[in-house]
Amino acid sequence: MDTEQVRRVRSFNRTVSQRIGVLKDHFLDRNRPLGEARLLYEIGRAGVEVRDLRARLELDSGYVSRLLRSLERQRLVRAQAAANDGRVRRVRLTRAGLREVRELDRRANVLARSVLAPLSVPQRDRLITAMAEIERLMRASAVQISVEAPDSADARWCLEQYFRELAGRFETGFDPAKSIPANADELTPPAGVFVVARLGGRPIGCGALKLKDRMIAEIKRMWVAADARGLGVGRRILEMLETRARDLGVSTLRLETNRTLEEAQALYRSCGYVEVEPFNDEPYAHHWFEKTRI
Amino acid sequence: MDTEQVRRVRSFNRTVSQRIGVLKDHFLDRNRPLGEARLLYEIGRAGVEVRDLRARLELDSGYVSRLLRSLERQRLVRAQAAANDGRVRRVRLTRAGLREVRELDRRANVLARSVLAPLSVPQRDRLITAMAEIERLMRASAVQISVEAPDSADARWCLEQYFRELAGRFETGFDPAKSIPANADELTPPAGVFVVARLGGRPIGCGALKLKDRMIAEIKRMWVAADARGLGVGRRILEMLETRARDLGVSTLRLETNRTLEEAQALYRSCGYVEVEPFNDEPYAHHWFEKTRI
DNA sequence: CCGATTATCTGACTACAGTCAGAGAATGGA
DNA sequence: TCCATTCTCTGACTGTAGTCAGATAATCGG
Repeated sequence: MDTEQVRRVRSFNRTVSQRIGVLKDHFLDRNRPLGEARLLYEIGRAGVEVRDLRARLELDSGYVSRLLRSLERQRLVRAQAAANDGRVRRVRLTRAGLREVRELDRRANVLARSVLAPLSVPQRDRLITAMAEIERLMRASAVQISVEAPDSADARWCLEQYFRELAGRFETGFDPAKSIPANADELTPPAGVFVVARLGGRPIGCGALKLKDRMIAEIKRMWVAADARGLGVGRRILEMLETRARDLGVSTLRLETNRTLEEAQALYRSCGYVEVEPFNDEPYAHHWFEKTRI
Repeated sequence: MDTEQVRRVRSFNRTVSQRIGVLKDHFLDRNRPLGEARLLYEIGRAGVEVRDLRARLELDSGYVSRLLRSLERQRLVRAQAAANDGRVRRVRLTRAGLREVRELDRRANVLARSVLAPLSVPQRDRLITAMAEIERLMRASAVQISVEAPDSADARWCLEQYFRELAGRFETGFDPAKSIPANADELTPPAGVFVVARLGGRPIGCGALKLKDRMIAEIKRMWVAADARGLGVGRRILEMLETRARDLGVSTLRLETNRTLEEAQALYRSCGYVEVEPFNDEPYAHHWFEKTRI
């Protein structure tokens, strides 16, 4: 990674946080502590339970309690016990609180507009395009991939989504019972590996390795959530699995796939997998791939 | 300005400040107050006078004093009276202070690297390109243009740069005495208008309007600093002058320019100015432009 | 029904980031 | 020379953003 790129990222961080910071000080909060404003925003028009508030903002319970007391004194929120559980308290915005949130919203808009206003129309278009690109790539960069037990809650959730996706996309539907199995044991070390990709703690993809013998392993369960595609997550999962395979001394990777999964095939090809004769009788497969000397 | 663009800017601000913020907390300061770290950074290897430090960071003198005392106690900086003025104190980093600054630097690099690391090579390139674009456009958006007296310090500095530039670019050099004059009176309301463009307080461009009669005015002294070109500053100065002219009831704008100032001519043409027969005998001019119905 | 757990609240505390009012020493200009 | 100004420092203060240790009440599980 070249130092010029590192320099650019640092410069970007500096410029952007400074510029946003300056504008924020100018337009936003003013004479409301940031903590209170954040709470107001998070409460929203529907109201929330205090414990949710705490969890979402990751704040100390005592601190939240005090902030809510302050907001209550200002008549911006009202708290009452939840209907079904007497320990839980629900807070909701009063009419004045709603007004306050709208005002904060308005100011955030003014702030955003003040960035756009001095620019010409084509400059604005370019700015928006670049901002969208940065957001996408920052999301991509925030994706974390880790080895995990295939029967963990998140892993099972991913597999469920995966099967659902296959059922929706295969022309014939998909029944796991008819497919070659890959159960939890087979995807757990030393028999195999299961990895989960996460974005902001939420699982968004998975993949697995199933060792066939000491030299050959199969790639299984490759899945990326629809709203996380185009971020290179699939490629990173595949690379992670290849690294693991290499560590295990495996030299050949194989996989089979259905003809409707075209983007997957494109990924495999671009990662150096070549189509080979069928090496198993998976009923849902149309294409078999192999990569040697990984 | 469409609301979708406003939404995008807000989303960008949120994503970026959150992502940078999280990383910052993770890598940087840790157990050094931000204020002290900023000071250390600003002192740099050469050392500075305390009053400069105060001015640059815009901090209260008492506050800076206390921060410096704290840094001295930690043996990171040393202060001593300036050689020429006994009131002024100079601070410089000790060896340990220098080490600390280098450590902060290293961590900022790690932070930047952690953004790049998970990305593929083409993704990195796209990120860097988009970051450069955002920085440029944010700089463009931070440019402020204001009407000002043509004999203010900044205005005179701009004019000096302007003349220097002309002298360097014209094939014949440039002697203001031989050119048609536009002195301070003529560029001050009600006879004319002078505007200065600034970026972060620093003047980076200027332009003027000189009224000829009630219907006609001339554009003069259009200049943009070399390091601020390509940000659309020239266009904004021109638009500002046109707005002023309109307010004064002027309907025709004229200007003359030298053949070597090609980018200026392109600007004038793209803003609706058309080339006309010479309307004066400016010795340095090769092209005369006019815009009617402004 | 009892003991553990959960959700909230209160009180006491800390660190950070400043602001404000003056004091004291050095300097510069009339 | 003297008076105003500049520069730095100290003391006293504020507001924000938390943290931590319990106390209390409601609920859950056996």
